[in-house]
Amino acid sequence: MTEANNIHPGSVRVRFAPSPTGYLHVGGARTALFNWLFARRQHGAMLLRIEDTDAERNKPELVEGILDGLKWLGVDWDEGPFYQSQRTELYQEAARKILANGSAFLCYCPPERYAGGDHAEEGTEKAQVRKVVRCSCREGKPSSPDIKPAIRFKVPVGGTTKFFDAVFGERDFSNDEIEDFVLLRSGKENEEFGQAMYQMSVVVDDIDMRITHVVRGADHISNTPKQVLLYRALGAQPPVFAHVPLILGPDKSRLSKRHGATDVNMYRREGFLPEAFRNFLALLGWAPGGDEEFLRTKDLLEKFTLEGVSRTNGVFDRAKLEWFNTQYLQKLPIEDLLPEVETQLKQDGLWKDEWARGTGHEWFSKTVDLLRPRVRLLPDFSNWSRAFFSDEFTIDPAAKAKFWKDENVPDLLKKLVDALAVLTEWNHDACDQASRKVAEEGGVKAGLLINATRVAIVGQAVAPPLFDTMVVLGQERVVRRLREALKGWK
RNA sequence: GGCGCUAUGGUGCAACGGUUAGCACGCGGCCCUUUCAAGGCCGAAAUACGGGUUCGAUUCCCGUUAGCGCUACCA
Repeated sequence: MTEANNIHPGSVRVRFAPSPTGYLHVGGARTALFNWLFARRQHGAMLLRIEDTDAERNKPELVEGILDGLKWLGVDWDEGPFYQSQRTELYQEAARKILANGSAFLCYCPPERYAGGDHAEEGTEKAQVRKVVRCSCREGKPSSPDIKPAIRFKVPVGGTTKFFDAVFGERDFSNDEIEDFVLLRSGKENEEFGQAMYQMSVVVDDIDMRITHVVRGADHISNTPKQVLLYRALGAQPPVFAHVPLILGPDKSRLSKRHGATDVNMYRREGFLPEAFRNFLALLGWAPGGDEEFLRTKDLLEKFTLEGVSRTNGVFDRAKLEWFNTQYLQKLPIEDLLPEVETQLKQDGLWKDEWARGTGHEWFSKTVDLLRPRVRLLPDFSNWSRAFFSDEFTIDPAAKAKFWKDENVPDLLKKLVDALAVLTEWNHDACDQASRKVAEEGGVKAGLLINATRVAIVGQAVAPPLFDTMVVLGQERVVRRLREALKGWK
């Protein structure tokens, strides 16, 4: 056991705290997953908190999508969701307490005075602008006493602030690099103060919710010393932090829309299996130490540790995600896959209730099992596999061009349908023998007939082995489809 | 600009002072074969650079370079 695991033995509490200013992106999803794995592994509690203190940017309608994405991933929570927008009194109270004990001050500076960094005008002396980290209000000398004040934290002069990070180790930041950050915005109209700022609300909530481990993106490393200062000012013990590396696009810049899908729900819609997506996500920035790749939820729960988390940012590799999906499509116990396929078929209007139980279910199971080695994404079941579930399918022109070009095809198919129609037994070997006999008598290679037949009965050049396909489709449908194909021949 | 974090094949991870630097994705080839997948086998491909420390550095230290992050009355 490591320090991180020992600090709060048996009472781990973590939280995932998304801000509803966008979708649940893959980075957030992975942070949520790591929190969840850690909580479950430690038999602790997972909380969900919506950080919506910025009324301007906040889009409440996005919350539902975030929750859906988490549920799809299999990430559940024990408490919440809590909304920061409903907890403002708590933050105000804490801010007053800090003000009262001298760790904060009223700042009357106009907001522009502090604007700097990347947000400053290009070409201006940014560095100089940034120097304004300690204003005169700090000493009780308001620079513009006519405007409403904000509450700023009074960062100590000199010295350092330390914290322990389960991923990055002991960290130590110089206080002189930390600006006097805002705790409470200045009030509008008749309110005394406005909404709490991020640092304030997170710390107050994390204390109030008794969070023991803060697992979040590495972009918060630089915020951490500010928060540690706040814990101290509020007389609370800081939690263990665990910063997880960021996810980058193929060009190594931060993953964004221009790299393609970043919304988790987009992957759901594309037809990825949640467990495949989860396995892929877990292995981006974390590894169990061995060579394993294929880790089901049970394995992840057994092996996950914060110490195993990497410190380097990782590139989101879609090809590998797709590989995981095909692996799960093939290896998942069939009964775990069936519901996913059912949902997909229902969505595309191809589902029949008779497949839910009895012999219908057996057929469905067998068919999905036959199809799954060739499926990459769930919608493939209703796209190229459509003919297995519906009589309404079209014959792919490319398949036709490729496998019906030989002039002997119509004649061969005619002989085949006659032979198949009279079979008294309908199984793999019977179909096999009948077909090979027709090919042999026609003086052509079996492959020619087989490929041509496949196109006729499923409309695609790509499908499972023909005789297995025939069995699953049944004699009546195979014969009918062959006759229909011949009827339309020209 | 300041501060911080990071640095193993194209990508994700192993090796946590001593290995012919391992695995997986992707890529190339071969096998299998009834299309397409899957599967099996083989192959190309890496310790960013420069200094130390050490009998010995991928591993520890320093510098350089590069990437990323933070630098808001955003979160």
